[in-house]
Amino acid sequence: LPATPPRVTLRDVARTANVHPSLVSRVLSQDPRARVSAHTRRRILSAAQRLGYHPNALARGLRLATPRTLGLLLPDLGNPIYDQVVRGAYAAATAEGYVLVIGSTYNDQATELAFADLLHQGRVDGLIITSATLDSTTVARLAATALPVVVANRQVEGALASVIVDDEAASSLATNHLLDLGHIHLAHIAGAENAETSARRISGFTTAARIRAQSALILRAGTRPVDGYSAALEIISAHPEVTGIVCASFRAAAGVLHAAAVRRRTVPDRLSVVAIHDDLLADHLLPPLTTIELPMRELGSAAVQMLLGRIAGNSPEQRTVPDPPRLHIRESTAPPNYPPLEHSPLQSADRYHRAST
Amino acid sequence: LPATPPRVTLRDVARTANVHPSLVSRVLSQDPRARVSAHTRRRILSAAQRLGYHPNALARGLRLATPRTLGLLLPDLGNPIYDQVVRGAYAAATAEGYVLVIGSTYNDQATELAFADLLHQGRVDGLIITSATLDSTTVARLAATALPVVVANRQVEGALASVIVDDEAASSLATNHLLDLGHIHLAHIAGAENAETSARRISGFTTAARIRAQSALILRAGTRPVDGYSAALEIISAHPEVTGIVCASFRAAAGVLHAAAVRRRTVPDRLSVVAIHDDLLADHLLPPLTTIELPMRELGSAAVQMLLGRIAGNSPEQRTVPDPPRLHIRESTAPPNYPPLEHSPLQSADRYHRAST
DNA sequence: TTGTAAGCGTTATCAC
DNA sequence: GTGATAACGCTTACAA
Repeated sequence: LPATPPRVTLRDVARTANVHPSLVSRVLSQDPRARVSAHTRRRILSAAQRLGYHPNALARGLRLATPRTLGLLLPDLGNPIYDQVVRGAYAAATAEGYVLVIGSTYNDQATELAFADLLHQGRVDGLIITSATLDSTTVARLAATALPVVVANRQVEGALASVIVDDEAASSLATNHLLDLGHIHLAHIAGAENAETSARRISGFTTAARIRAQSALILRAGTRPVDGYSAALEIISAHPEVTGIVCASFRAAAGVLHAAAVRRRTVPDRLSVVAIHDDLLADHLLPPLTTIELPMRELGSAAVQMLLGRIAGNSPEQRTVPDPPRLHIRESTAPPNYPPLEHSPLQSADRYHRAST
Repeated sequence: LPATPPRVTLRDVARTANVHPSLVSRVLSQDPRARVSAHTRRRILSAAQRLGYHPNALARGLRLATPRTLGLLLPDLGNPIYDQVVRGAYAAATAEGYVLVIGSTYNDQATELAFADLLHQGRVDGLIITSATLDSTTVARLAATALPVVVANRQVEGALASVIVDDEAASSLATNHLLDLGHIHLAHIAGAENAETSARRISGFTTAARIRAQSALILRAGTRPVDGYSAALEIISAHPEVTGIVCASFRAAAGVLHAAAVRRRTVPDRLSVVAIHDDLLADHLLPPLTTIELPMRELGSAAVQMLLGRIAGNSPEQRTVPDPPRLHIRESTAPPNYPPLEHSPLQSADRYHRAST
């Protein structure tokens, strides 16, 4: 017993409709130059319908020398921001008649290379690599192959196409928000060492802080909640003068709020926190978290556009998604030491209440 | 200028090595029955290496009538639990020499059907559909096709293979945890109406509550943080006697903690909360959230195993991943009304501190 | 308007 | 040991 029922092919349809396979192909692939009588066209379409015909993508891809498929490589699926990237990429790819397949690389070099094989094997027409931690030799090797590859979320000099969001502006926006509130001693909890986004966010923080802040501390931490937790504990202990924290990631920011609670630094009265990247959870943390929303969906669609351009033969370019970062003010940021002495969490709970009804 | 460099084919390698293409194929695909002289073998291998030959997956898939690829369809990538499923599935697929491609369907019927085409088009050997909200007509239609499909996270009667985790046991475990602490008025915040996991979790809650609880309330909410928030507000208002909540999802539970803070129902002193599904954030919510961890990684690998079985011709079966749910006790659960009168949030913060150092 | 034939890159089967 | 041939399912000049 075959597990899979025998495939219905073009020939089956042709036989049923009493025509030659090539005619079926022309009708079904909607060849505009095909002059086919209404009668045969109907016969063919109904035969295809009746038999449940589906063109074989492998055969078609082989013949046309393009599978009409794009690959999107994500570092991990545990970070909800990639959902947005996928949605944007999916919409753009589908609109152009491409199938989008997703792979998860776990920031693992071997896995990343395994996925590069998808390209060599002709399974996909091109690849979008969304890896903030892709090492530079791999990048160089990819650039050398001149394959249609777009690196998203990482700026690459030279021969490789890349597209990023304006992390620097996002970080500056966050920092200026704190400065506008009157904070003068700031800290930045940055992401992983090897992530290029970290560098750009550090740069945005530094640029904004240099002008108006009296002190600006930078901690290399990571993006897990526990990384934010540890970093915040350290800031609170070693740098009590800091009243405003710009956190490079949403998930780390939850750890910051936790650390603040443990150390009784009421947020926002005695410590303000703003995170880069928005999330549905932001409204429901304690207190609801002020965030910077980045155009991740647009990053996804822009990456697809660029990739299709590369496939069409355009030369590689470096782009930044034009949509600006957006500040969502919630309740984790306020002027420093406000209210001056009253800072019971209950009062803070009061504020959530007012805001939510 | 062609964007893609011309493909290196088997014939190119053969020409370079001065042998016939079929020989190259036998050598490179490691045909055990091939008797090839060490000399030619070396020539072939070095030619392939030098030219940077990669077999064309489309041609091979066409010839072998199998692309050796599995598809994994996820409802959305915004929920970190799917990361675990993907890891499990990826490891299992890779171990068997299959490529795993992921698609995100957004619980959208049209998109789901579009992905089913991957199968019809011969792009994949089989499909794992991880959709809690797949409607029953679609399920029936899939079952009718007898295609190699495994439904994960949804139990299906009849002709379709399916694999689930023990949601019912997870929910009972959560409920019994609250009952053991002495709670007698319980509520369950369930997921979406049409999600099958919701039904199983409700069942586990009901089963456990029936034996020892005095009242057991069930609210159909959803899995977004805001769903948990609204549901919890309602419970606190309309059912103040409830002291323990079993929340069907991690993200909704964050909303529950928020609602409790807004309404000054200190957690865990005056309200206990336990969520199904663990997450790195659980340690850093306020207070850290007691959770039930489900074997999602194993769900992914089991789904792949079953799918490969189906492809090999096994008849469809319904399985439950054997690994039991695990309770992670953190600080959102405690005996009811404990301590009896003292329930300031600051004291609660104290507890975090002790626990974290 | 429809049919013919060749070929995309592989591999299985046979012959030498 | 190695080479020749055919076929997987589809598309597309070109011929009829």
